[in-house]
Amino acid sequence: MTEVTALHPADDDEDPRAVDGRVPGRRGLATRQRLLDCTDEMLTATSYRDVKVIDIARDAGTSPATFYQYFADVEAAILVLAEEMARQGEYLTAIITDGSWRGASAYDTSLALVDAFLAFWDEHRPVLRVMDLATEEGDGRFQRIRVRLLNDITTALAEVAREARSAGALPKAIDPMAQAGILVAMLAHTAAHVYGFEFWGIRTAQLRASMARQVSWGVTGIAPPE
Amino acid sequence: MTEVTALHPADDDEDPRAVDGRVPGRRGLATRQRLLDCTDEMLTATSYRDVKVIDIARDAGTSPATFYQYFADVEAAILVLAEEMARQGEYLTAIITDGSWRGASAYDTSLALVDAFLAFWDEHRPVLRVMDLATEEGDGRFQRIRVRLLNDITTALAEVAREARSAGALPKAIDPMAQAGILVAMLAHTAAHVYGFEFWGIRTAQLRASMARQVSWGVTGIAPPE
DNA sequence: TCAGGATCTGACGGTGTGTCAGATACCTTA
DNA sequence: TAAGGTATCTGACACACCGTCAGATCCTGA
Repeated sequence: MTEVTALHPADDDEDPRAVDGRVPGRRGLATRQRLLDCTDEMLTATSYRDVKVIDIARDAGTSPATFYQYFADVEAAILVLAEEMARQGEYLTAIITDGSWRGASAYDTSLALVDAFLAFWDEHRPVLRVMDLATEEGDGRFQRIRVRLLNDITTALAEVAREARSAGALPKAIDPMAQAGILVAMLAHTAAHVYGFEFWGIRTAQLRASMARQVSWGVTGIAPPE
Repeated sequence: MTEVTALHPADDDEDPRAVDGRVPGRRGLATRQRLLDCTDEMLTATSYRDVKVIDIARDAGTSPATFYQYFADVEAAILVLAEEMARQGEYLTAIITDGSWRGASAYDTSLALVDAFLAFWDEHRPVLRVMDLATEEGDGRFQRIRVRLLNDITTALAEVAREARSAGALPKAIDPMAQAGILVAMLAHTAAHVYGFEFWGIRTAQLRASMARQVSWGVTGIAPPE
């Protein structure tokens, strides 16, 4: 009963219906949420391949049968986590649309975007990597979520690039969406592997600067001040 | 570019020893290889999470017990596939070191690198995505392979950037390794998701051009000719 | 308090795992 | 070419997880 307000702007497109089509009540939703939380924990603690329904259920203090009351399988639960995550990622787009891309401030806006990516990935790493894998494996459900998360960002970035192209700062031959797409790819993949980079002697601060530089140049066509 | 040069220098560091420590003979190696091939097929056909030892064994016309004679688990088999893949990826580095990065040819070299990445990912997609996931999950064995594959590429690219920095074309504050790292991340992630991009209306030809442009500028500091 | 729906779970048949000990195939060597 | 030894394979098994159902338990409104 704690927070009911901010959670329900688009909650109705969710379908927390139980597996038999019935809509759960208060108690059911609580159990469902507990299962989701435990799934998230499980995913953080163990490898995706080793996440078992029985473990989730035990952690949630319930039985596997109950899990199947709410989710068809482990993927279905992760899918819900991913949807929640995608919703939380909407603010990344705002950084692009609200920020200034004129002159020297483009680099600052890029930096802000980079930082937001790093923070977002840091928080949602386990779910994000499953989303990526499932998408690559052709799972349409996860692909749709991935698009929902990255599409707005890419489009917003592409809009900046399109303006730069109109102004002659970027070549006419460049496709703004492709340009934005590869930049987002860079941000996503680097953010996903910062730990690996760090482990390998490359400081995150350096990555941050390099990424912001590439993004800034990529969408404005103008090299940032040194 | 049909590089066959460095395919078999370190073949003996493999250890196709059976699980009990014995080195298999002709027949054993053939079985082992058959299991590896079937693992690869399985990985291509089904999702990583659903690859089962029993299926691999059935496909290979043998029994699960035989599989365990050669591999501790499914991961161990995929690991061998990944090692083989990493070895085949060495030629990517050659493209960087053998190509010219002076003037307009930098863009052409970048294009060649991009094409090589796209082709390589296209060929090894299933193994690559498992490698990525496992690395992110902290699996040191896969991480080591990932480094072996990408380290040389990154270092080679960083060397180009270092020279550009010495020449004053790149800011002193830029760390060449970080710079190269994020570019490789961009190449890897975009190559991994070309299908997604394409499905979403972004043509690969456009991605190719954008990537080459970013790489070229990123390591030389000079915008490619339009 | 109690009826009736919501929620949970024990129990079960099915599939996959991982490990033996013993069976089978292969290759000497005499 | 047949015996003997080794390399290789596999049936059988104990265990773990899956996914389903019928029935038990819990909760709520009247």
